Amino acid sequence: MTDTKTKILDLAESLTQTRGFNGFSYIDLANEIGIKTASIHYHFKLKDDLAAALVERLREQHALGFAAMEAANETPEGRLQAAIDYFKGYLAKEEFCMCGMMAAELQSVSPRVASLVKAYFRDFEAWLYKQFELAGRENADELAIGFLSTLEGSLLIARLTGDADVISKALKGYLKE
Amino acid sequence: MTDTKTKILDLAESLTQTRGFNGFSYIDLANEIGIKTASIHYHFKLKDDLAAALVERLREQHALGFAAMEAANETPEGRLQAAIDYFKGYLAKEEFCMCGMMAAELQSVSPRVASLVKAYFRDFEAWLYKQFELAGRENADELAIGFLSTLEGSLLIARLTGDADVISKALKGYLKE
DNA sequence: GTCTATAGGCAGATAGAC
DNA sequence: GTCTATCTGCCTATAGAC
Repeated sequence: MTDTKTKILDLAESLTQTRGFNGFSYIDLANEIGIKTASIHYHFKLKDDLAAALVERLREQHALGFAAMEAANETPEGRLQAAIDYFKGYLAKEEFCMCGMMAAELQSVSPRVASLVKAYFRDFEAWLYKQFELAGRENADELAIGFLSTLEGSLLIARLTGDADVISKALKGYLKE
Repeated sequence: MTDTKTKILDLAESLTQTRGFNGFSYIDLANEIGIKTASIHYHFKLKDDLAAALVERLREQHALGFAAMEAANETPEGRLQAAIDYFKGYLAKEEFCMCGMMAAELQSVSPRVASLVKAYFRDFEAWLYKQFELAGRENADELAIGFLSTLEGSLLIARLTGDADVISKALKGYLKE
């Protein structure tokens, strides 16, 4: 049995990915989980606290996920492909990247949350840089920025029609030299 | 003197690009323009009507813009660079692409608006395809999808820190064969 | 930790006067 | 076209009982 706090985070994350952080309310969470809004305020006093907790949790999950990808895939190319597959998992649920969503809504989130979103992308880019460097590719920094941008952008476009090939096609050039 | 309807559209477009379509209200528009919310309802009965008008107007402006880019730039490469510069103009105002924003918030807009957003991206991709084809590049479809995805994604990432080099670096590979 | 009850404000939207 | 006035509902958030 997952506890209430986790249920709230899971549902809020999914709703942020589909509708945006401004696209759902505590009532949406409460009704779906089967509790009252006051109970959600007990766990996250302000909605901004919920936003911060969401980004911090995802950042921690990614840190673990990066390590797991390195354990499961012997080559940098295999790890990059694993990252692509991870994003295709979002598409299958018609979800965007949660931090990409918050990056889009940047001016409507608090400075504290904006700062956490920036940290998320710094981590992600650093990990990508490491993979391109391990792969012996020149201009690893440009490749990391390009890969990250294309990953986010192609998920955004792919979700319009649900076509996963958009992601594959957009990122094709990064997987073979 | 620009008329009220145009002022509403201009401001709503800018607010959508910074905060998202769910991140502002008729009060925000009314206060800034110096009218009352009832007057905005006269021009756009429902907020959804405003969303539809915003996307339709941008699509028309792009159709004109594409033609203008072809007139002003002799080579396809020059036109692609003009498209990049256009997006860097958004960055300078800390704005995201309006249709990119609505694509992110996809599940919170009406089917009618979602359909218009899809049309916007179809047009954009078709124009990019044409440029890559004119440039004699192989796999023009993959290049068009990749360029569009990277353009959107790099603007999203660049806006986090305000660094225009992110856009240049991410798209570098598309401008030289 | 969850509830009932409620405050106080803001949202989208409408009716009818000017 | 723009206004005043208003409706209804939803939103975030809090106080206090269980």
